[in-house]
Amino acid sequence: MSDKQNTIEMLKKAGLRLTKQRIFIGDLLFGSKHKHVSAESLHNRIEKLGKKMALATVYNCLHHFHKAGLLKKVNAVNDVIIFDTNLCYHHHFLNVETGELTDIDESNVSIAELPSLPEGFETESMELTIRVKPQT
Amino acid sequence: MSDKQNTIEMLKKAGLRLTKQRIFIGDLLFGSKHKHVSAESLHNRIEKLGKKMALATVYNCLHHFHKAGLLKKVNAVNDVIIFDTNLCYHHHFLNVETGELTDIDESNVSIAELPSLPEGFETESMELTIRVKPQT
DNA sequence: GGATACTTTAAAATCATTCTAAATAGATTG
DNA sequence: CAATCTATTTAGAATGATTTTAAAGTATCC
Ligand SMILES: [Mn+2]
Ligand SMILES: [Mn+2]
Ligand SMILES: [Zn+2]
Ligand SMILES: [Zn+2]
Repeated sequence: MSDKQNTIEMLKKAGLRLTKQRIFIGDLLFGSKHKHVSAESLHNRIEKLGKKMALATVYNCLHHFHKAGLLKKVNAVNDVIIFDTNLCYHHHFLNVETGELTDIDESNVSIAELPSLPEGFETESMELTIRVKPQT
Repeated sequence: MSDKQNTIEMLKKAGLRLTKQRIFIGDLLFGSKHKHVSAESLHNRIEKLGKKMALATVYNCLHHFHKAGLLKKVNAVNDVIIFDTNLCYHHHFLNVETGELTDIDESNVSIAELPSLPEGFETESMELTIRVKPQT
């Protein structure tokens, strides 16, 4: 089963229409390694591969994939929305020089969430960001 | 010693010039309670108090206060930079409906930071954000 | 008070993102 | 397969937060 077949299955299961653009982006994103992409970074990659695609389409696609549960949204970094193909609960190192994110496995973080919110609230998600920089 | 005197001392110690605008904003921010403000929210508050001040001045002021160590920057929320008068290491609840931040004391969170970064990196800061929403 | 450097300001510019509206293409049905 | 319906793509305009520009104003120091 080719990568393209995998993507097509994934999009079908998610109830998304199969368009050339979605299949192409799906193939780029849902390979073996987890990825962190912004619309702009993904659009650059697409153009380097010789494909022409409107930036708005990349935004549309990322948002559709997110709504369908195929991508997670990460805390914005430098005013830029980052989408994460790693759907498991996990945290991030953030290289403050480059903006690059690296996954931290959940097992390496323990949180004693003691202070309960005002009555009537529930936790939607949690994310720890460890900002790192080259040693001085 | 009035609030205004406190602010003036604080600005002097920080090596910042004493301008009407900085003193006014300092008085608003460095009271008894810790605050989380954006440039826009602070500017609104200033206008409601009947003062006229350019939004760019509020931005300038917040950035100067931050560079001088009088304010912390919080992970952007909804594409908006938030400045925090609570300088201690701490974490936040984020009300996803309103964007409101609430402090979590450090003692309520424990982090086992096991995975060491690639050689030559050091931690600059860490921040845990717990997104919360009204119970369904 | 006068020289100097820094600050404030209105307005324009920037940048990520979203919206608009028209053209296109996927899905469905007969 | 064709007709139809609806979702998607696209270029370009619009938006909204923030930054920049450049000119006028102000703080600080002598
Ligand atoms: Mn953030
Ligand atoms: Mn923005
Ligand atoms: Zn990740
Ligand atoms: Zn805080």
